[in-house]
Amino acid sequence: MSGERGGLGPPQTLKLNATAASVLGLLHRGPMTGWDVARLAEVGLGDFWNVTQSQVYRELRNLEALGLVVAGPAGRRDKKPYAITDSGRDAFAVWIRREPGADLIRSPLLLMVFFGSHLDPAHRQRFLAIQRLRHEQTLDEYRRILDQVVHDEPDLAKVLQFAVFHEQAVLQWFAWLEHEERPG
Amino acid sequence: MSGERGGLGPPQTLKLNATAASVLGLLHRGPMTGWDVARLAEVGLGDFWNVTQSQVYRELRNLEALGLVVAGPAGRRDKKPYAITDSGRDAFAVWIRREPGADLIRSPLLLMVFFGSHLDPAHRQRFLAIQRLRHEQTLDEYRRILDQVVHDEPDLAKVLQFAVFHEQAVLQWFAWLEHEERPG
DNA sequence: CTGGGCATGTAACTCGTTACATGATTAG
DNA sequence: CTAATCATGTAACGAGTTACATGCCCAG
Repeated sequence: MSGERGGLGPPQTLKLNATAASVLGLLHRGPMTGWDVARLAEVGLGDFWNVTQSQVYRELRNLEALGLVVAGPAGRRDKKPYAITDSGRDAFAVWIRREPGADLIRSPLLLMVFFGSHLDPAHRQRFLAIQRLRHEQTLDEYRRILDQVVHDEPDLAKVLQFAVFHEQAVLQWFAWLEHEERPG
Repeated sequence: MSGERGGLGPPQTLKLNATAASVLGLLHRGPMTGWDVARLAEVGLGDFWNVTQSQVYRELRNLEALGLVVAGPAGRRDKKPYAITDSGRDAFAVWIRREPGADLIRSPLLLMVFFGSHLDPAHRQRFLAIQRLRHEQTLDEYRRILDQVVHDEPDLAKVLQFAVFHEQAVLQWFAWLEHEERPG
């Protein structure tokens, strides 16, 4: 009864959360310090799976405790390079076979629109204009990066292509909104 | 030094988080129990600003402590209707004037695609097919609801229209992906 | 050799999720 | 009357965010 997972036997069913799994995934590229993992996560997953530095460090500590990564000898400062272990690779392989869950979107902008009647039109339109501009820039940015990586990193390119379609949809919506507000 | 916010003077700059603000926003429609707020949040904000029951209850407690809502007399069971106060209205009005921040998207699907090379093609395609189907259904659903509310609830309709554009973009991406995988 | 920014990591806090408890209401 | 489901709420946990500490490196 007590000690149902007391330490003996390989933990068959350890459940990795998605953030931990991402860290493991990135470590497939070779040993890295927490800082580097965080940076890679930011550029690669960027806007579709946000991971902060602190999370990375926490997960690395957890993963080490589980034996899924090992820390190499600390270099300058505390700089510890972590490397994925074989169990780590196994755990990741198991994780990535689960069917992916539903997307989570959290949009302050849509929240604002939903409560739009509580906001005077001037404010509303100003906010919309700002956001629209921002999304236009974001779209350009995605297109630029996509061009750069399209040949070398096909998986990243797929993600970026999603980003492009998504941003286009957002802009389409802005256009539609303006058309709506017009007639009066 | 001690007690920088010790209790005297109106808390000019109390910072409402977005979830608390949503609760206040919904309470503009009239007094409601936590359950009702949660239900409204789910149908209205639904997929673009997720709010769970527990959060609602917690925020209601906080808001009451701050004097932004008041609880009426408990009815059957613990059923407590909460009503927004004048300070509540003020706080909400202040909140909704802040410029909305960036969207947060957290997509297990894109995570999977990003790590796609670690997954065998069979799995990958199966997952994509499942998700695609799901998004097709979701789009239909949004269109249906949009039709229902388009006349009575313009703000909700705007949100739903966004949902439709978004889902269309997702489907566009799926189509593009298949086209990509094809040639070999 | 010093001051500012970058690299590296930890700690504390807030928020979101999951699990649970229990009274009402309805179907059979 | 009893079982199932719905309504209502609390508690505990896990994940995400913000704030901080401190060593390294380079420009002046």
